[in-house]
Amino acid sequence: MLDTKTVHHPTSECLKVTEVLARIGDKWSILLIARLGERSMRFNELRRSVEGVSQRMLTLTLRGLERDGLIMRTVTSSIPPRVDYALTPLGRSLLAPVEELTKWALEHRPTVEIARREFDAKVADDMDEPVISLRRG
Amino acid sequence: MLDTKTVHHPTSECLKVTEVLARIGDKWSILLIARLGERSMRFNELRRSVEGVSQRMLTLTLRGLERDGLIMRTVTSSIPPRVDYALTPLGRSLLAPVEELTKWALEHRPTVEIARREFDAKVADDMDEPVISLRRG
DNA sequence: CCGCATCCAATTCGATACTG
DNA sequence: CAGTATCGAATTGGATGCGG
Repeated sequence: MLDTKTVHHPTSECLKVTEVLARIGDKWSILLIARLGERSMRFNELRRSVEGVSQRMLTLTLRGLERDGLIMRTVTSSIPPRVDYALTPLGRSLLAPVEELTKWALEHRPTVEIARREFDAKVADDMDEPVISLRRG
Repeated sequence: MLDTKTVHHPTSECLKVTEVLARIGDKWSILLIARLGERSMRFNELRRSVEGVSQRMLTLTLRGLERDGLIMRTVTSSIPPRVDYALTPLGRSLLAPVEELTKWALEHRPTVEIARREFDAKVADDMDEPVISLRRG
């Protein structure tokens, strides 16, 4: 019998996770998914709601999410034209795991902040030390 | 009373998640965390186990994870030198939410694949259609 | 209103060479 | 063994202008 206590994830599995993270790990995807998790929105509405996103990146990110079946794009050919974006069931199913990550982030961020500052302080400190250090080889 | 059924995540919260994702959402972090979740490892051992990672990126990624307090670096000044990397408790606490995401990835990846192919086929299809389309303005 | 195309700056990353 | 340093290629992202 093999040890089944610790879950071993072969590289092949991790690569799939990596791929998912590559999709949602960019600067805007999570923001958009979160917003669309509340309600479907139009392009510029979404743009105003996210703040800081350029038109280009909004378009690109939405295309990517649409391509992976996470969001749905509905065009209404009126004048002016109207385009609505909404989460698909697949996209909605992603909300749960993302929520877990959100909780982790909110809970542990202060700790990360501290670790970061300590690390930076330590690095800066090491810079001060003289290069020659040890007598006796 | 406000509607408390749907969880609203203000942008400020999402930005924190985004920050976490920026840390673990790169090409190698998850792979490394997964490997170190099994057992602590030395630099080149880690390098061989991950496959495809360059020395440069391994160093950079490990530094980043160390800076955020997710992994611990232990130097043994022997000849040849020995450096071990291991998850910190904080890093280990990240294993659970990542596991959720892993499950999602493994479960829904086929669906994503299909969506992707359909999308690409559809886009290629639209390219074929004539540009002039509607009479009557 | 929605979004694509182009140009350009900044960042990222692999390859390579060198150090303690 | 475990890195650092440097360089060029590739990717990314903002700004701007045009088109349906």
